Amino acid sequence: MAGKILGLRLKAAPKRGVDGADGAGGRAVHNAVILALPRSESEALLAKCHHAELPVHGILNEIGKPIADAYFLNSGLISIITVMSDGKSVEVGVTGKEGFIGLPLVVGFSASPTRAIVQIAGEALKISARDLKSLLRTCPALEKSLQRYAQELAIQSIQIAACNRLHEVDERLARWLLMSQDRVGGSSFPLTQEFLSHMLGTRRASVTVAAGILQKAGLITYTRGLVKIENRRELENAACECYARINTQLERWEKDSR
Amino acid sequence: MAGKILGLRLKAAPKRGVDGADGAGGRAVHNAVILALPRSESEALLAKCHHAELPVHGILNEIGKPIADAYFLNSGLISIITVMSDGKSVEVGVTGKEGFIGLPLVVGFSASPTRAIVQIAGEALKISARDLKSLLRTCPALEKSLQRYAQELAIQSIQIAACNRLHEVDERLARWLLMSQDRVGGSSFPLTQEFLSHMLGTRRASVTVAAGILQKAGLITYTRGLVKIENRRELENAACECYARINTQLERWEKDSR
DNA sequence: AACCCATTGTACGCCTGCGTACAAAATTTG
DNA sequence: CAAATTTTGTACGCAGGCGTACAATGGGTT
Repeated sequence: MAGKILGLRLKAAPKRGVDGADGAGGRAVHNAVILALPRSESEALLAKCHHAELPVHGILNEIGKPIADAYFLNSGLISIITVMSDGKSVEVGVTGKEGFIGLPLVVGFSASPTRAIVQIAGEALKISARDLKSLLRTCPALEKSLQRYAQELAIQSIQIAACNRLHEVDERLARWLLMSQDRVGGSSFPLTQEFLSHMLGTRRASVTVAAGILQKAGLITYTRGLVKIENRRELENAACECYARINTQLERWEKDSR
Repeated sequence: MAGKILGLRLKAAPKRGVDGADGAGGRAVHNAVILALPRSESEALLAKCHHAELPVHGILNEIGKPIADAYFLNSGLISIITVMSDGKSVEVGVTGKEGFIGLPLVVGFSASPTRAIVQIAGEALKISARDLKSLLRTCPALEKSLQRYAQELAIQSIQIAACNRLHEVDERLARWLLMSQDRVGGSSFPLTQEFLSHMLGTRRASVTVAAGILQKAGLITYTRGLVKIENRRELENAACECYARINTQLERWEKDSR
């Protein structure tokens, strides 16, 4: 498993610069955490946020490094992965516009235990660790909903832990694609097999084979960095039960808290 | 992988009955969570707790079932596992006297997403879900330290997720033994290979082989349900890096919060 | 057009672990 | 003590995946 690509620093972002220092004012907010906040808290939060572009393969948190900024995603897809000392890696959680990157800060970690890496480019509201921490003291709803999101990710990682051990590559690939589609929307998204192999903790060649299985079955098409989901229903059948389980558990929780 | 054994209901406990209805008064408390509470909260908590024996292979929480009681462990070892529909299972977290069983209650789940099963018999302070929930409203220190423990387990399960995917049986076995020794103390503990296989998510025969490797190297001895750790230092070398990583992360966190 | 390079497809030998089965050893039970 | 049961050791063929290497394909670049 090649480690070099994962070692990339942030690529320079598109035209406008890596992250606008223009504040968050006036831009549309799609992040679910922020949208669910009471007006007073979301205003206080947005006042401290800056717009940030998230370029593909950019690293938002690095293992063992202090967390400088947290991100409320508006779009794109971020993978939370662990990397071993020999360079092997595997995904333990995934976040889209429903979520937040920087949870360690919320629970009192100053260094990140995992790497957060951009799988699909997007855009986020960025806030400094300092500002976030001070806001948490005065925004109970924000604190609560971030704590809640931390639990949501924990449920994910628990199920993924089991999945990684007990299921095969093609089933895991199907699960991964479904979870990603749920987060980014749309039926196709950019994604190379090389990077998928780092998420699934397997060889790139194994991803090719697994993707081939799904393609022959007519569930997806895969051409040069662009996956397209052709038959979502059947893809759900091809995935292991872990996909449905994660969703069921989250729904059940949703009900519990109403 | 035989599923039947994991389907056991609670075995009848020793002479005195499954759990004393005698309250917690007068018994020694070894649970770290309780010991760290301010006097006022620990008294309020203990008033609601009952002593409970935890018989080997007893199930404290079952997947998808409502959680009736929570447990502050005084001794023994509890595995948190997920079980797939075909009966295959794997451990995603482990708790000893440093911890607590019933976290889903704390974060607002009424049903358990995982199974909590007694690996090594022990003893605990048991509290009903109802009592716990009402106590949480009046005991901020308790709430905080349970939230913290939830994060500790999350760190565990994240690392285990990666470990399950990337490391081999003998390395994982060594890690498991070390983590268990850290929690129960002593150099030997009762544990059949059959049950270990459910924890490691592998065949019983694979455990035998892996245990054989560690035995030949003089790191452990293994006789009919009793493992003995003979050379702790070398066992740490035989384990994958995940063991050290979990500890390092928790220590780092410890520092952060001081 | 010709080239480069990222991406995908495929092949090879090999090893780990699977599913299964059965024998050996130690412990419990009658 | 003998029998039954639990636990461990071991064997077999097989499948999935590993590490590696190389060819084929398609887009972008000059």
